[in-house]
Amino acid sequence: MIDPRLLRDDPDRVRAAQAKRGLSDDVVDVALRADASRRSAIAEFEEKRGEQKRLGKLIPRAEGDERAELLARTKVIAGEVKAAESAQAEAERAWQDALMSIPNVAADQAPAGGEDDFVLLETVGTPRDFAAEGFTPLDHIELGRRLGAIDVERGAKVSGSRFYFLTGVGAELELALVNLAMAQARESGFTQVIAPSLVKPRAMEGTGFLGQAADDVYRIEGQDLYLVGTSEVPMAAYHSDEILDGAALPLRYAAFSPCFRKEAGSHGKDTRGIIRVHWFDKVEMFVYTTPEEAAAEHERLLGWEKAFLDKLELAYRVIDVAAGDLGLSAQRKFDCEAWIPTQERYRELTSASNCTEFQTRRLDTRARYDEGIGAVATLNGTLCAMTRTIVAILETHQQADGSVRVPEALRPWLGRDVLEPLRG
RNA sequence: GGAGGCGUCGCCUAGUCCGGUUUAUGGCGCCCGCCUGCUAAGCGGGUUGAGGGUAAUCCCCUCUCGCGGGUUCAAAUCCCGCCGCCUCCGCCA
Repeated sequence: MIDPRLLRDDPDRVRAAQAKRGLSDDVVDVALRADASRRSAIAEFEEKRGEQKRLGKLIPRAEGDERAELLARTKVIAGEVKAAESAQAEAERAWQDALMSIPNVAADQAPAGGEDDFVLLETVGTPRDFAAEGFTPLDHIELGRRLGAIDVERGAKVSGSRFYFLTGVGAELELALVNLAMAQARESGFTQVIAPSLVKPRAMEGTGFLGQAADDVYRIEGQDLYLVGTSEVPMAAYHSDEILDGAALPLRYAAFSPCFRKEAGSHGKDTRGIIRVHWFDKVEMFVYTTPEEAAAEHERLLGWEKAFLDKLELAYRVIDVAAGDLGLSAQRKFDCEAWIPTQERYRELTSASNCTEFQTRRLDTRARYDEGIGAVATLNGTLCAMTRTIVAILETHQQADGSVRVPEALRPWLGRDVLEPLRG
């Protein structure tokens, strides 16, 4: 939720922000009107209610005719109060709805436009030249099959398309990645968390996933529960309805959870392999900090993501995502995209978002500072999304004989230097 | 899943049976001040959060006793539903 004061004081800024995302600014006027009628409804209710309370206090001491007359008057007022109260509730709801539908105001630095209007910030490492090395790289599906690491056929048999089993070294690889990610997180001062992946509507709504992204969210039939698409959701709701100690900020969490995505609207895209799946596991960094520190923390999150990709010896680039592709909550977003050899292009592996106060305002998380109670910003960034990371590692570090070299940093966790194909 | 108990402003707690003089009691902690070689003790005051009015951190008002309804002129208090916690039983990784 955007700052209501910003909307009231500088609506043109919000209109401009809508335009930058390629959205209509009608909601701005709707919200402003709703705010005005909400405030007059509040004034009306409070006036009636005040009168009711004043007269009500006289009743216990009144007697006879005076008492009867008071009762008659307050009875009328009670009805008016009730009407005014429901009018106020309705106005409040309209105002909330309008406000909730407005996405976070994109950062000035965020490029305008849609998915293709990103700005390339940096390219790290050089994609491997397999032609120069004299062999044609295998894709992760074939590598996964030969290594006995990924079983997409049985994934489809058991769960349907876009599911998989990680087996043998595949399973070991995921666990090693989790450990490597969690070790880095711990060293960087994060608290490790295993987060629930089923959440109540409040958490989903508060993180902005029930807006335009709702089609991508699994809902448990017959229950008011959703499967999360990222542990950003439980972690943002973790401190909901709390007033944090401002001096204790930043609070940094590294949360492991499975992630579930319907992938509605991506029919035909990445149908093979495990690039795009309905479920994967992920270690996500999630930070609560002050609004003033948020931008600097965003850079730090990006730094930790890059450090992790560096450890895996992957070639990647960093992009500044355009406003129209930010999602509801983010004010700015950096994606790290790793080079996938058989696709001959960069694919998103990690993503760091600065959601400023957007989520905490929806989830009612604040902090007590020296100056008083104030807003808290949240940020999230992928440390390691298992499936795509496995794809990048297998394809990037494959060798001519079908084996895969294990990046140095991963060896202690995996207990081997090379992944060998199964015989036969 | 069954039975019972409980949910009050950071923590503990009074009030709930018998609705109104409660601006929700008191203690602890915390903050400010006084006193005091220093500290402690003592004394005085303050201390839930949100929203509205307003130029305003002054002030005034409204809401807030787990949440949501209802009864009533009036609800922490009565009624209904829900949620959470605890105890016992059942089931179970």
